[in-house]
Amino acid sequence: MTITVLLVDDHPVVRSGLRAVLDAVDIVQVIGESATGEEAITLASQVLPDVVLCDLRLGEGIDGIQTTAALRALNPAPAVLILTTFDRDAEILGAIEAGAAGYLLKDVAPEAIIDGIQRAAAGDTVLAPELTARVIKGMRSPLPKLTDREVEVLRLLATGSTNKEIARFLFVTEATVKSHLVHIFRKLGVDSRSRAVHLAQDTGLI
Amino acid sequence: MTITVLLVDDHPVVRSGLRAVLDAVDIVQVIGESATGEEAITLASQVLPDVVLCDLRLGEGIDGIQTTAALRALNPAPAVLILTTFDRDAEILGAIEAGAAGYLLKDVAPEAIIDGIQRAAAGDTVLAPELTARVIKGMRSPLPKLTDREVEVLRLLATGSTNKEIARFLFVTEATVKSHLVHIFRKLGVDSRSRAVHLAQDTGLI
DNA sequence: TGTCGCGTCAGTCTTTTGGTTGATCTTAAT
DNA sequence: ATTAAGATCAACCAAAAGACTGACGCGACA
Repeated sequence: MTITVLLVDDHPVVRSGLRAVLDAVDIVQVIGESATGEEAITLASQVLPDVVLCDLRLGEGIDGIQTTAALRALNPAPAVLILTTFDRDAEILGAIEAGAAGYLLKDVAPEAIIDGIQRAAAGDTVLAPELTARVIKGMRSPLPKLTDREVEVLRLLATGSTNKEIARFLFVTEATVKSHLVHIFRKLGVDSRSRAVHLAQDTGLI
Repeated sequence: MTITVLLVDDHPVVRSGLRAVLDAVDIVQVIGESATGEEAITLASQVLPDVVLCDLRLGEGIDGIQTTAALRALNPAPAVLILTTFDRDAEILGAIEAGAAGYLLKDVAPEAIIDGIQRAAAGDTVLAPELTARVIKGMRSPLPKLTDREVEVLRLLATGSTNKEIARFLFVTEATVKSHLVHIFRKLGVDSRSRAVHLAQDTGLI
């Protein structure tokens, strides 16, 4: 019984590579490729793959997390295995929450990918060893949720804007910006704009 | 007359993909693969490829720029074509300075890669259209060179450290740190630590 | 009908940051 | 031998940032 797989990655080269790797074994069969999340969703609803191998970053359109969520809403829902280069906490957790069966880093050996696909098809959770510790840590100390406004301020902060500039940009007073900052700092457990930005970038919060 | 190519990328999947893409045409022949820069240099000196297709980021060891420089020092020197996912100014310029024949983004079509290899083998310069404007801009307004010490301070700055912390870490007084910062700000044309960090990250300076 | 979170704002106070000027010392280049 | 550049430090000043306290309106939710 072969496992049918749909490949989703915006890089043609990576798709070719995955296809080459997967075509080399009998147990999996690649039944489709797509370059975007949107395309993947429509294609998956037609070809009904057992497993979708999906990049986390998909260029222009929707990202891997949104794609995962949409794929998991299909019936029958494919197992979604996220493939990515980087290991940002927030994104990992986001994909798991969206229903992904697990995660693989792109720099793993071909065998690990095959193995991951089999485990995902069997309904197991697949986590790259390098990531497991991080995921667990992320579970233990989840980043406090920032409000929309706070994230907005944080983003501006990350561009190096001063409070005055942020205030002008958001059409509020500097006092309001400072107020948001106090809340952001408290939630993130830091005491300066620089550290807030560093932490936010480090954890994939922005 | 076929063009011999050596692939350098730390991701097995990408190497497989490139190989699949290149094996599909007669004009190029892949005569080797390596996962690290060090390996690529020794391998290239043995198999003497016409073109080396090299990722900019190579995991643990030396990066694509250092690899390029070493490869160009060989005799006969292969043309080095840099393949990368991201488009950071400083790195692009660094690779060009190190003697790379040009740049390709990983999300291009297979044909563009084939084409790039042929042009590189012919001695042409190959720049992904998306990057040309950036490279020219980088040429026009080159980032002023920071001293080693200044880069060191900038890196600490990027972690969100205060002047006091940086001073402690570098075993100097806060006055010295401030002095370095003034120089950094002047060279980068900014007026705050946050903006300096943002610019540095944006341009790939750190 | 409270009350709770969110976004908005004000005032005060301390700390940090950034600008300026100038100085010493070392090392490298000319 | 002189110069130039880099790293180090000092003292002063103004601007920005951050800590604290308190307040108001609004919508959601129970």
